Amino acid sequence: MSKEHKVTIADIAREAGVSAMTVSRLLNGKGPVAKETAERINEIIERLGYQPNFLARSLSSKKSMIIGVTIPRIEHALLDNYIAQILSGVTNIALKNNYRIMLLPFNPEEGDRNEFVNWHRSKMVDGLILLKTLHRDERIAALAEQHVPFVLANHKYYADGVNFIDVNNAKGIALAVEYLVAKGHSEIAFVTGDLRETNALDRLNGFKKVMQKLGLPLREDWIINGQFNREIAYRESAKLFADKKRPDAVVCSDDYMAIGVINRIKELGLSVPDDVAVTGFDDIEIAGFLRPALTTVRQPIENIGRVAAETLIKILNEGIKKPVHRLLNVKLIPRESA
Amino acid sequence: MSKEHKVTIADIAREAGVSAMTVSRLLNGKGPVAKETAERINEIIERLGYQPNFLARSLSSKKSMIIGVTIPRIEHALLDNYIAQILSGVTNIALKNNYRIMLLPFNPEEGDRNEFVNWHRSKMVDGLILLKTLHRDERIAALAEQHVPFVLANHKYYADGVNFIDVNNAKGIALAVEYLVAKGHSEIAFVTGDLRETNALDRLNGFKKVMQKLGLPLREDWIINGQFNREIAYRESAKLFADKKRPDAVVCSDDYMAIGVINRIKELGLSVPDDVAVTGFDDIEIAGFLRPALTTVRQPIENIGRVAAETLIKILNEGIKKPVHRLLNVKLIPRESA
DNA sequence: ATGAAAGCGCTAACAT
DNA sequence: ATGTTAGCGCTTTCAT
Repeated sequence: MSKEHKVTIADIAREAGVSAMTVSRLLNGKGPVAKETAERINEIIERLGYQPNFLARSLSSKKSMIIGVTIPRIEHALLDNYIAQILSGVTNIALKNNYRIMLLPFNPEEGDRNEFVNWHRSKMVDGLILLKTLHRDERIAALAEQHVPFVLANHKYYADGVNFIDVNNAKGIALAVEYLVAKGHSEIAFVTGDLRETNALDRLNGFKKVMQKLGLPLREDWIINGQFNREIAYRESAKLFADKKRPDAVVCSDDYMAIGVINRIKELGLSVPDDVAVTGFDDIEIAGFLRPALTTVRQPIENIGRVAAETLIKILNEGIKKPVHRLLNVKLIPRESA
Repeated sequence: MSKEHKVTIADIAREAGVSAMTVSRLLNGKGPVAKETAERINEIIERLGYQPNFLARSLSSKKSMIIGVTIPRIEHALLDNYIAQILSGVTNIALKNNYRIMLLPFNPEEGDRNEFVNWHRSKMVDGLILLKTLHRDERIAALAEQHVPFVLANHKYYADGVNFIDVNNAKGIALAVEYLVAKGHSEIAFVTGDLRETNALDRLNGFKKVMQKLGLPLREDWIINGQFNREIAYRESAKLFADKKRPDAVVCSDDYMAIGVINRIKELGLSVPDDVAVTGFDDIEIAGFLRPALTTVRQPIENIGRVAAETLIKILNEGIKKPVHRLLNVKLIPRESA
């Protein structure tokens, strides 16, 4: 904690009258070091304020102890509560296991087939957690082919060498619809997310399936695309109320869109939930504090991040065994909006 | 894009019949390379799918091209819209300048004096952007002493070798109070943030000052501490309405706390803004969509991140000149809550 | 315009 | 319990 400039392992070794290896062993807890030697070295490390060079260590050991997390390269990606929560879960687990997180912005719509692989090839990261990737992204296939350790978060993708953590989306939507039906609703509209994401697709398919199962009418013009975007949902939902005959309930594929739809309904002078009931999906942090408080399907978003990180770290430590495909559970949270 | 395993610069050089240096020059655009040689090398790089080893490059060149961003080590740090927005701004600028972002979780309350310095000493990062640090953190002083390139975001700290980007907090609060007064309010309460953060302090002092300037009564029991936390603000604000004599307006030090206060007021059967007007600070993404929509002081949060990143990168490229102390502007956004 | 030599600071592998 | 050797893959510096 004194010397102004770079103290290396060699300096410590010289000062302690041992070889660099002994210092290295002590530092990494690998191999035996005599207690007295250890104490002497530790004292010197402390005194000189030695800090191991992470780059040299990683280059030599071939492990960077960094996990890369993809985030969509849009202005406000991190403002998305959903992305932030997953990131939060990933960060917590990574930290506990001595990994650091590197943010890797990417364009979900396009990119070189080897873009993801190259992050690993360049030794920048030991493994990857992929967020917000779209259905059939070739970059994911490339990762699997090249045996790069990676885990998809919230992206269902059954294939060799692909690990994913997701939730049971279809069940979540079924819970919402069944709840509405129990409350006496039958004219139910649906707002989809970005259908290039598998969970948006799963929710839509889940909706169709449960409606059929319950023998309820499925009107194509009552299925609108909200792109997982509050403002788009606000805009598009106008269509649902243009006719005299309007739905008495709207199931939304996420909470932000539910907020947009609710604002639209209020603006039309209708009441939520009396005239139209609205459900969301996610249970974002603010959901319970909105007025009306949002009835929604809670998915354990942060936990998806945690499990994804745990899975990746396990793969990093023990190698890839059989692919991990995990679906976490969802739960209906009844509040005021439905 | 074919070979399964690590292609190095030596492989490319051999294949092209040149030395590694020529390949390196081409890769980094430093020094001259004959056009024909360049084409040949490029073709081989493409064919073999060569990807430079970031660790080796950084070790050798002594630059990691990574910017570290501190985030508080709490479960939900990233869910904080404010942190997320700054991070978003930082990420955008970093990306444009070929820097990557590493997340560095830390405990704002305590830590080794050299904790921040060591991230730099270990060569993990070229420079730091500090978020959510508390007033008088010794780790910041250590950074300045050791000449580590760093910038504080939203933390006012006038000292040698300390750069910061912040907003004019006192002015923001003055705008809110003056607006309320113009609307006929005079019984004004205040909710502070975490007073260990300089911007919470600045807002509180700004409040006291403007109240005095306007000749309004300053009641100590109408200044409550909400810790920048919605639930705490909700809980603590009960005190404001316990007496018969209650404030007719509440100025809050951030939007989350304003949400908490509004919910409290509604719960007491009072109306916002008719019985009690409420203002926030920040203008978080959801502010305009709340009901009542939040009247608040907008600070250019994402821009703070951008400017902080630009400043840091400039320091990284050109060395540290005189300290950068920038205060960005704020603006009142009148909506429904006041 | 290109190359050779010498590291950057560390650890793996193999001694002793 | 400790040391020696040989890299990891690149760039810097100095030649040619």
